[in-house]
Amino acid sequence: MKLEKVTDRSGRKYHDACGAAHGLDLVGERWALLVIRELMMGPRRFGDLRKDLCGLSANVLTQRLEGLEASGIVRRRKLPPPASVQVYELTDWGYEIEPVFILLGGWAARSPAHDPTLPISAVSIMLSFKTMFDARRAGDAAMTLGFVFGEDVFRVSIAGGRLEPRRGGIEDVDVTVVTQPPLVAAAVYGKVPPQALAADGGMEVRGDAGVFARFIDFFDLPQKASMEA
Amino acid sequence: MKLEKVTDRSGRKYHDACGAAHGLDLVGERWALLVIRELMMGPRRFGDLRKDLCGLSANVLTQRLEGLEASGIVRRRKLPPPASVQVYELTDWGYEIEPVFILLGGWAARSPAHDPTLPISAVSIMLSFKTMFDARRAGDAAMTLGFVFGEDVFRVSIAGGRLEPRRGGIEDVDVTVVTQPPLVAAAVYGKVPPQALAADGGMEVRGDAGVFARFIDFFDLPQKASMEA
DNA sequence: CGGCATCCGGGAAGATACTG
DNA sequence: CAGTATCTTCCCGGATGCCG
Repeated sequence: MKLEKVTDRSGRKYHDACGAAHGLDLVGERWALLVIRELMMGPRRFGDLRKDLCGLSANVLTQRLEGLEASGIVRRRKLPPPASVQVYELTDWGYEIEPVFILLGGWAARSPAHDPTLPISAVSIMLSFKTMFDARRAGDAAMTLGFVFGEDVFRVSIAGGRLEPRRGGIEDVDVTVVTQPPLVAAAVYGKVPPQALAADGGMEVRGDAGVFARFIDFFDLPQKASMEA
Repeated sequence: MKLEKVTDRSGRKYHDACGAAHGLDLVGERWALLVIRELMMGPRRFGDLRKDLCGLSANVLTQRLEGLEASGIVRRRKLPPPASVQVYELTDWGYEIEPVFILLGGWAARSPAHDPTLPISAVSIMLSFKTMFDARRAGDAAMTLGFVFGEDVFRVSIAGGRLEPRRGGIEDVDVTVVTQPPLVAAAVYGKVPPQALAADGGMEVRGDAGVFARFIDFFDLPQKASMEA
């Protein structure tokens, strides 16, 4: 005679009119914001998300996608034949959480406990460029770069003091970097010379290596917050 | 032969170099961000936090304050005699999370599921002003308002297209509103006429009521996101 | 294989009672 | 007033298995 175990999340909500509190009701559950992060550069399949979010189990991913879909942040779409696969993508409103995400990343990167040597996903690196890009240093520089992480291909364009990463389309870029995400972090934020990374066989720079070198100079090392006051 | 039960939160971290992921390690636990919210307008005592965060139990509050203190976001301070009470306050770096908070609130307020009629804390209302303030509508208007919620007294100043709420110091304001936080929400966002609220006995406007009326016009009704696309 | 349901162990959240 | 101790509930994470 047990009652059905309806997923009654109402007890876990904050019951607070504060906008931020409602934001936490929407994306405050564990993994939710990271699922959104992986969708921020375009639609992805269930398996892609599992692969990129190390430590997230399938059942929790299912729950999060259901919740985010119910909230109107994510929608599922069936690609037309012959692909005919199901993908998840952000709604227009879902994409608009990006500035929150960027600012949170910028704030947390100043944490004394932040460890930039941990593993990092391809999407994270691309989004981190938006967080850490110093438009003042870039001035009116204009360039396009390609980043190839196995199957995942990104194009980063800089123009008019703005940086914009996208998926795909790197035929016409100034330079292409073929590597793994953590090595990009080492080069851009750790200021490890790309030649050293190339010598280890972990990175290949095709095209104008000078462009990549200038690109690296557009990024500050995130400076830690002091614990005083 | 049981192992000691060290508080091993390492299993709950994301192990991700992404700045935002680390941000969630810092403030992603339940209630953490709302504790920070209540500290955003200045130091508070343990009991104050309990009172303002309805639904948060004492043990969880203790855990959050410990965690946030260990992260360098919150510090505990003993006020000098004769007060001699302990208060919690944000560190300088802790205060810098405010833009994240403001943007999250602005984004979530557009959720179809957001219910502005729920209870709201005094600090939340003050911070919501920063989220919803429309500098374009305010133009070059300059005014100061006092808000009195029982013991909690706030001063809101508008000048040069900027709005700034602070605690205390309302001797010289243009108008003072004595009421409860939800009724401010009703007046400012629900556009319920203050006279109607005053007639119910829930609000008293002391001073230039016209200033409060103009103030209300500086705020948009948050418009919902469409669920399309 | 992609997507999702089910079962289980550990641990965080929540409520209550208790202590200095 | 400021927490601590204890107990219950339930979420998270891992494993397994079903189904198209």
